[in-house]
Amino acid sequence: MKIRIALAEDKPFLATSIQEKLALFADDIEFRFWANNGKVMLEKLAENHAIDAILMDIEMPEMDGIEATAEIVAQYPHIKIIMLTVFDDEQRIFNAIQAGAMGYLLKDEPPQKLHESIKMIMDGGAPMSPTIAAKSLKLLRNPSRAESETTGEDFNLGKREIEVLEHLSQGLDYQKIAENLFISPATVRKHIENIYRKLQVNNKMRAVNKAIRHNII
Amino acid sequence: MKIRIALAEDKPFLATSIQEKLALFADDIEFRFWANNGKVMLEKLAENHAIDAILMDIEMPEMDGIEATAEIVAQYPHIKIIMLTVFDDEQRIFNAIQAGAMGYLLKDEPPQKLHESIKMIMDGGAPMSPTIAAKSLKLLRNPSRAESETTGEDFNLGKREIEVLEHLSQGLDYQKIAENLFISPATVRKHIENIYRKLQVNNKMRAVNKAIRHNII
DNA sequence: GCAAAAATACGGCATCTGCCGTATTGATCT
DNA sequence: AGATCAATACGGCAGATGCCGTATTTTTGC
Repeated sequence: MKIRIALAEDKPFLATSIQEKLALFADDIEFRFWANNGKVMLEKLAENHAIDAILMDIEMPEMDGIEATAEIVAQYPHIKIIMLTVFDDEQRIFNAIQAGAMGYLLKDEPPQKLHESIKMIMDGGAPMSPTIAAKSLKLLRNPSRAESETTGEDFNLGKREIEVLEHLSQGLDYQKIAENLFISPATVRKHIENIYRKLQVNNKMRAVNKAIRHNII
Repeated sequence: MKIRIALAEDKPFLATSIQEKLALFADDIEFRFWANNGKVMLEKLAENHAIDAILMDIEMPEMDGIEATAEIVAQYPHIKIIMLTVFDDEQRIFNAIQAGAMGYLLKDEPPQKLHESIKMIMDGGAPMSPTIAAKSLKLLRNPSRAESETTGEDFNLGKREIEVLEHLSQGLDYQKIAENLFISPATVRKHIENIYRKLQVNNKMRAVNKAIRHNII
């Protein structure tokens, strides 16, 4: 039996592009219909809910993908939903998961990945782009962050500075951090000075707190 | 630069099998060493922590993969850890994630998947077998299930000690904490000494981390 | 009421941390 | 080719922290 797919996506160009990707796997996948927002999707499902999975854009007019997902899961729990998005912020991921989406892909996934993901979700799995999987683990480690509004400021911290912050957050002293990163303790201290200036704090605890609140670490 | 991998696995047969899988990708991957339990892994890391990622079995004698992961993350936050297991129960997944593992694979993954997963984790992603990804989403939806095995211990901290911890977590120095609690800085220091002894840590950051993980603050 | 526990307080010392200045190297971007 | 930035590294100094001992007062539990 082929997997019956519907698509919710407001931008016609992207909708077409996704349909073309799916058409490459016509042996497995049967594309059923397309809706240009969540409301239309619900209307179409009311006529015909013989659908196995929905690819759902998050950003849509009228009714966005998260609201639509919550409603579809409530009305048609047998339908699996894969969110598609260009954004991967934690708040959105968390909301989508809460709403009941079982997969979360970035829009630029190659056709092969899309195909794998659809088979995976029908098999009870949870397809996620790697960066999204990492963020959902982060949420699972610290559920309190799911509530807080994340500002997303990045403070222009360098790659090395972020590594130092991660080590700081584990309570390591400068000597240990230096050993782990294979640099001199003097350099660690300099990195930390720079971090303090950029984050506008003056000790380790505050630097780590601020970094956590702003999703830097 | 090749990715330097270490392996913790108690069954010699499986350890050999995994090394053979890794050897297929010698262009990317440099296998460094193997430890037959978590304790040995920590000893080997103490000698040589120039390792990028560790493949960690969960079930091992002496020290299991979850304890070892928690300790490695505390001491060497730069090392990425992928858990390997035959079991996929939610409690184990949750504990591994809490401990700081960034990937979670079933042991029968084909060589190609293992290779992809290692590259993925070094790229900041979170490789997970599909069924495991699905279970972690389930955990994220139902925070109630997410009962870490480490919660509940109260360490016999006094009311005042907990107040001091809360102030510590805000990055205040001893002088400010003393002013806020209307006591002498000397007393704040003594409280902190007692906190360190009870939590078995030796600095502010670790005390606060442990207090947060155990729901004390 | 009495013993135990918690909270309060001080002094000393070695080490760690925060903050300042300076400097070199390699990468990146015109 | 020159400018800019990130990462590396050193030295000095004042103040903060971690760790030890000791001691008194207050609260709590029986």
